[in-house]
Amino acid sequence: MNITDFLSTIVPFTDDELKDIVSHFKKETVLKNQTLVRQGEVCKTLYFVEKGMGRSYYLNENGKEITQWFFGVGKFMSSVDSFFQQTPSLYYLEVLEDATLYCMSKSDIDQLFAKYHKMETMGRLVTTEMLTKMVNKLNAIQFQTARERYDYMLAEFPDIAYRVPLGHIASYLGMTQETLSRIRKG
Amino acid sequence: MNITDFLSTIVPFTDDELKDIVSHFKKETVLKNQTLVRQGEVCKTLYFVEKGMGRSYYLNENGKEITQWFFGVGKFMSSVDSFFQQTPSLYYLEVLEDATLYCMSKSDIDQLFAKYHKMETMGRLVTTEMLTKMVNKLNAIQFQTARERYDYMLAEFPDIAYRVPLGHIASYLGMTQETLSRIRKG
DNA sequence: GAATTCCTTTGACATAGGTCAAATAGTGAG
DNA sequence: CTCACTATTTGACCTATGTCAAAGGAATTC
Repeated sequence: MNITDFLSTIVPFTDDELKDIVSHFKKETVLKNQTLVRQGEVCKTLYFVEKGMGRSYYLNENGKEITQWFFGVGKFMSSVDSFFQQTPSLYYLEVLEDATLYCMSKSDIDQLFAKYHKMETMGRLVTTEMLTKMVNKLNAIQFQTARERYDYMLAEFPDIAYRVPLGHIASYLGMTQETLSRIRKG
Repeated sequence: MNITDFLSTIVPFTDDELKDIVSHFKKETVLKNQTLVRQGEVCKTLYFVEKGMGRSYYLNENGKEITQWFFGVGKFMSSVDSFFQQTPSLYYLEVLEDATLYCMSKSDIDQLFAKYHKMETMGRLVTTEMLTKMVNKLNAIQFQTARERYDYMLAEFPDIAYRVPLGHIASYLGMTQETLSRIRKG
């Protein structure tokens, strides 16, 4: 999924606007298992995933990694509130497969927000979509059995569910690896 | 919490802008237990809570009410995705105490989004804040014991926790009324 | 202010999913 | 190809929280 195409699907930018906006993204190739942001650091970059995939996670009180979200192709990836509020990130951000990312700094995006009303609209729409997805996850987690939660995972991340370690998915869904393993069996 | 003051705290509107924006809100008084939106209806109005409080909830497969969110003084209240996408609401919206609300229609808010770049910025910031709060709830629900979840509730809605029926809070926190009752004891 | 309805507490018991430990299967480096 | 390491599966057992049922308390209505 190309960044230019993606932007066009959200808001009807003109060609000139698109060219300007896209020129502020820097293309980067990142290898598997690379960490983009650490817990406690301020997240300086917004990433758009053209190829590959990533996840955000944090360490709980026992030092266990808890996956917070998966970011697939055609999505923005970031430690959202750290990036937008420039506060220390609660999450690690890592790449799970060799990836091609388009990167933009906070100051560049702020400039674009200020310059283009439509850019601000896009920001709002993307945030609203994320909010909706978060509500979906919440409802799945809050009231469904372990099996139903796994079904939610398959529906929300069909492309990702079979490409990442079991334990990442289990912690994302709020269950143990053992439970998820048993579910996949039956 | 006055709507004019609230808007000023988020984005530095000029006095003229503020006057224009606020003029599109219609003040309404709503009595306790009144339903503002039903599941399946399209939510036509965004509400700002000046006084009182409300909640959103849905009916699960057994017909039980599940509280999805509480809206206190100084917050926007709506069935967010129904309102912004004009799709059937997944939630009921009801007022839990006699309330004073400022109401705005979708078309009015869209006009203001189009007219004022700053209004769009406000939309994005409010949505981001809601997203952050949703993530907090998710983390509480996903990995904490029933007791810890109740502590989260007290922290997030200190003003609300003692003013609504136990069952509303229990379903919000993803536990039974009986469990919450036992927690409040010990 | 009695009646009705709704809300909260309490008790006994059931169970989904967690914990701990060990066995097995995959995977990447040399 | 083999070793070393990591990820997954399996089993036995445990516990937090759910379910069901009934009894108290509060609050609203007439």
